[in-house]
Amino acid sequence: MSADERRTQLVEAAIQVMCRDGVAGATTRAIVAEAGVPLGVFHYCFRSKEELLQEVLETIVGRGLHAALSTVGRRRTPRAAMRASLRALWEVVEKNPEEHLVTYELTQYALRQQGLAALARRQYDHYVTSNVRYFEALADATGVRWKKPLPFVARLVATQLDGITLRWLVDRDTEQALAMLDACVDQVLSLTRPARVTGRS
Amino acid sequence: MSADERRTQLVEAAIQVMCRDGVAGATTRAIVAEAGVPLGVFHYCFRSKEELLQEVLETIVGRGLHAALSTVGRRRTPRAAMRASLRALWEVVEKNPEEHLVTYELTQYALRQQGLAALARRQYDHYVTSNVRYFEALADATGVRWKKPLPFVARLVATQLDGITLRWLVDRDTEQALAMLDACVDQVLSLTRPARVTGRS
DNA sequence: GTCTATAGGAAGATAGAC
DNA sequence: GTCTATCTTCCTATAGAC
Repeated sequence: MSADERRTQLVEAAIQVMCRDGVAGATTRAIVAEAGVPLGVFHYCFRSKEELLQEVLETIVGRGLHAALSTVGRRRTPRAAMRASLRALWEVVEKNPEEHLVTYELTQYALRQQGLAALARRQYDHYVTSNVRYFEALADATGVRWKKPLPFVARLVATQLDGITLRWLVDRDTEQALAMLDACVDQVLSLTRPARVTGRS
Repeated sequence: MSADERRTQLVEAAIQVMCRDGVAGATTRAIVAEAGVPLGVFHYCFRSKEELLQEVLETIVGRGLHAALSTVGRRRTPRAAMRASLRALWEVVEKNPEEHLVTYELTQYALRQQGLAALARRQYDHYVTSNVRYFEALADATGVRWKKPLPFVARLVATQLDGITLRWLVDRDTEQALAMLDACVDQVLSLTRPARVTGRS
């Protein structure tokens, strides 16, 4: 097995351990045990544990594990489309609560480490750009126009999703989470003008 | 010095250490060093480190360190009043970034610990009830009426503040944070009807 | 109650045989 | 490269003198 495969294997194992036991529980020993490799392997794949954690963070960011809007469904109104997108996203959240909890833990870990704060920023910017793409697609599909800069709208939604997700991780109140998602839709729609013509481009 | 004073002394020291070095850095040694007491003191004040952490969490929750609305200023319109309240709250956040970061870390710590999840829930409920009281006062002062149940409005705002704060801790973009606070005001106002009579009760 | 000294274990990292 | 055995350090917790 190549050294590079080994690295990804350990990164995946680390993520699994983190989901189960938290970031604090992801010791080098727990990680290699999860991967089924001897302890010594760790240090000829990674210079240090911090190097592994950095790669874990990059992997999670790249994977877009966190809550960000993606595909626009084929719906009539912007409201129906965005509502459906948010519901789809929310299913992902509720299916992998641990993974999302890990994301929050890693963000905070990054904020505490000198030099990793930039990674946390990249992570959060990633959500915004994803949402920008989404809203461009939504405008394209439904013809809505924006009253505010798209990056601002995207940021608003990313931030709300962040808060809603964290809240849900605490109390697991799905009903309230869905209600807040709907409120988020209303808020975004209040920042739009109706389509100039009712057709699509 | 009484045993009870010692406990609070250590709890305060723990909070200070956590602000500086994070929850992970708050070892028993670091805490007693911060408090200026010998290591042995720790274990005749607390049965274990977990017992201390629990008291730290309760202290922070009770103190309402986290973002929740409080006093209603004397303003003409609901918009001006709520905007001022949010700005006041935001000043507190920006003055103590570390303390707020600690709050997030502790929440996640609690979510990982068997039996402490209830404390995290209490913590988050606390923000909602604070906001409920605030909005009651706001209605009282300005005469606005609510289209949605007050607990829902309160929860919405608590969740948004949570997201906005976390986002700001990552990128420290004050301008964007303030813009999102304003959007939050608009959202809340869209859930109100204007006052029946323009005077106050 | 108070504090020193130390136990006992787990952590990250390495040395060195193969 | 691979893995075992070990080093060093730091942790929580306790034992026991005062």
